[in-house]
Amino acid sequence: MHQPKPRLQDVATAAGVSTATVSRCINHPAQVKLNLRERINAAIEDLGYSPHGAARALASSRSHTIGAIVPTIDNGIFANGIHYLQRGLSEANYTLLIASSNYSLDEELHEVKSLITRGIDGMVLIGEDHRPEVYQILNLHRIPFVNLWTYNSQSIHSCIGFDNYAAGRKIGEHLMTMGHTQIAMITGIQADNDRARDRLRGVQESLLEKGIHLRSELIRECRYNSKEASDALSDLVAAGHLFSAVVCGNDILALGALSAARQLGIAVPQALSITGFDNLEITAVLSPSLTTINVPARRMGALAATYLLNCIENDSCAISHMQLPADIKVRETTGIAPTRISLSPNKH
Amino acid sequence: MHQPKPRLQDVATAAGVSTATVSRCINHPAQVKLNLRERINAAIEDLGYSPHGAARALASSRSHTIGAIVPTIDNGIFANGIHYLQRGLSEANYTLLIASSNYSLDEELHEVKSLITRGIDGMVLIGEDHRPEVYQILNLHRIPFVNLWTYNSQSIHSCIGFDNYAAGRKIGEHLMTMGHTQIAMITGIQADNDRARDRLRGVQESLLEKGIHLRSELIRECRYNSKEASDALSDLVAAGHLFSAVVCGNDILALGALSAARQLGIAVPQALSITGFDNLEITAVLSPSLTTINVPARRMGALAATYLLNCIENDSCAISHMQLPADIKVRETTGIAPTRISLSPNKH
DNA sequence: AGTTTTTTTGTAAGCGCTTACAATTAAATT
DNA sequence: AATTTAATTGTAAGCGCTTACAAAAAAACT
Repeated sequence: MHQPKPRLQDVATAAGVSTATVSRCINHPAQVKLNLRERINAAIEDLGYSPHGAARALASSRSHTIGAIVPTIDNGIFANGIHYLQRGLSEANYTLLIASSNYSLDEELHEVKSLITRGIDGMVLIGEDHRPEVYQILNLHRIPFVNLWTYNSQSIHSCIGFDNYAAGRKIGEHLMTMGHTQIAMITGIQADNDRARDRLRGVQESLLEKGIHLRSELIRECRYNSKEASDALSDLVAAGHLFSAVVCGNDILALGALSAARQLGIAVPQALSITGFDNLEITAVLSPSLTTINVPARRMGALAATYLLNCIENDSCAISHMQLPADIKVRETTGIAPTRISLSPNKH
Repeated sequence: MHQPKPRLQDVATAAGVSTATVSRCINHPAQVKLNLRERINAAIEDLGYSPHGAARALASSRSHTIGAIVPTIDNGIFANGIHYLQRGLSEANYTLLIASSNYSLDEELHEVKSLITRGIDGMVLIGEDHRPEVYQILNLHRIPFVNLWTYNSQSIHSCIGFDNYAAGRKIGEHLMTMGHTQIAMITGIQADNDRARDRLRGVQESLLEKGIHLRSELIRECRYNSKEASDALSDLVAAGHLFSAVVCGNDILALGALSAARQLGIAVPQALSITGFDNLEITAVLSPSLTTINVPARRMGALAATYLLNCIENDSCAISHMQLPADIKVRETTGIAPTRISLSPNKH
């Protein structure tokens, strides 16, 4: 009834050739004559043969698998980039192994080890902050990798991303243009996260250049979920701080802030301007729609696939730094700063 | 400089035992004596040994890898479930291979083949509609699998999900309670998608029981992205149809409808009620916040991990049907039906 | 102390494939 | 036609691990 899975040998026998020829026919078709090729392909079709990945990987030391570790796949932020990465790989007959680190560098290290054990041919990481062991192991195993979501022309590692610092500046400048001088910030955890730090620094420095100081009491650090951001804003207001704009480290945080503002009866943007970061699809549909930074997620994903495949196929892994644009999308959550700041519930 | 990766043999030599013992020490520690075990573990630590996944998979015919194919990872809908699936697997030292099908059953079949070639030990699919070959191949290779996001107690396949039909009914009933009788629907592509069909049928039948007929001119089918849904609603309005509520096949579509309503100057929910499906995190933060169905994504993901691991470890794959609750979250996009339907731009 | 039983370790045969190398055949050259 | 060169195919040795089986050691019995 249930015949065992056909192996290469079965195909070879059926086609009347050696296993080597069948293997070549599959991996380097140009090397085998047309008539044989046809016979072999027919046999493959006939038997419903499909190669055994592990055996292949063992013999060739190529798994045709790429690993990716993202902070979270819980929401759309990285999902989009991953999606395009996967498409690029899929076209080249590679598959994607995904793991998430929950924004923890230690979990990330653990996942790196795990993926390497699985025998990945290449690797995608998010950001430039990683445990030193991560870089060590990757180099030891000669595994090409690339850091996404970050751009640093000075880095000794490859990256495909955008300038988080510059994007932060764009936010700061936009807010100043609108007349804001009292600005709060809800950022993701800074430690272990170069992107979060760069964004914050961008905002701070752009403001400082115009003599505006981002007071540390107005900077709140929290994990990347709406709830914490919502609480952070409520806190800030409850503490009696006065500010007319709050810069959020990403869209999820901005969503939380928006929610808190609504609950507190604070009019956005009349009384309070809010900015996000990422340009999640829904931010355009929100009401008020969110002013945010448009992150080139798709292109990063697609380019990462191209880069890695190139490294692997040519066995030449020149490090490369690719910078993509990340522009500000000015929408409805930012407006002219009010003449008098008031964060008590009121109608405008 | 760069010494080659240590192999099992190296560990064995270092510890002064045979490779078999080292292998046992790793896979069945109970079988090897304590003092040896300690010596071996020290050697492993020392050499920085980590097993070679492919070799392991080849020798044991277990890859410790689970495959998942979702319609899309482009947004948060499935990402959430996947996230928890991954966590569950990770704890048991399994990894997740992810692919997406773009809501195409043929692409799905292709990915199934590809994943099987990689040698997965188990598989997660979304919905119950799959090409017959998918089920054939899976059975042929004796690969345990489970359908998520769907619940059908009659199915010959395992599933962990919720009753899409019943959820559809809940939406219909809620709308009727609010007095709506003229209802439009923007659904995902029905073909190849049991969930979309069940949801639609649920809405239709609940209405019909109260004598309300969902007219076919008011049903629009489109792909699952906001843009198409937005166009669909604009179309419906432009065609002069009168309706006081529009049921959307998922939250992404609802977001699109909401966006179109805003652009057309239609007040939600005063002039038009809108419902979604999925309860994406952001839908609660929208303004107006979205009435939707709370889908048990996390639990489905976590349970899928448990189920599959159990099948694999015990080599006993009893099919099982798990039903989880999916309740309606009534929020701000649904309200009392207007006494007189008017979908021309106006203020309320 | 000698047996029998149980536990622990070693030996060695693959798992299904790729690929260096040798052998063969075909094409190109004289 | 004979020789050289290139293209094609076959042979067989692993890739790094697991595991059935045999052997040895330890424990539990007479």
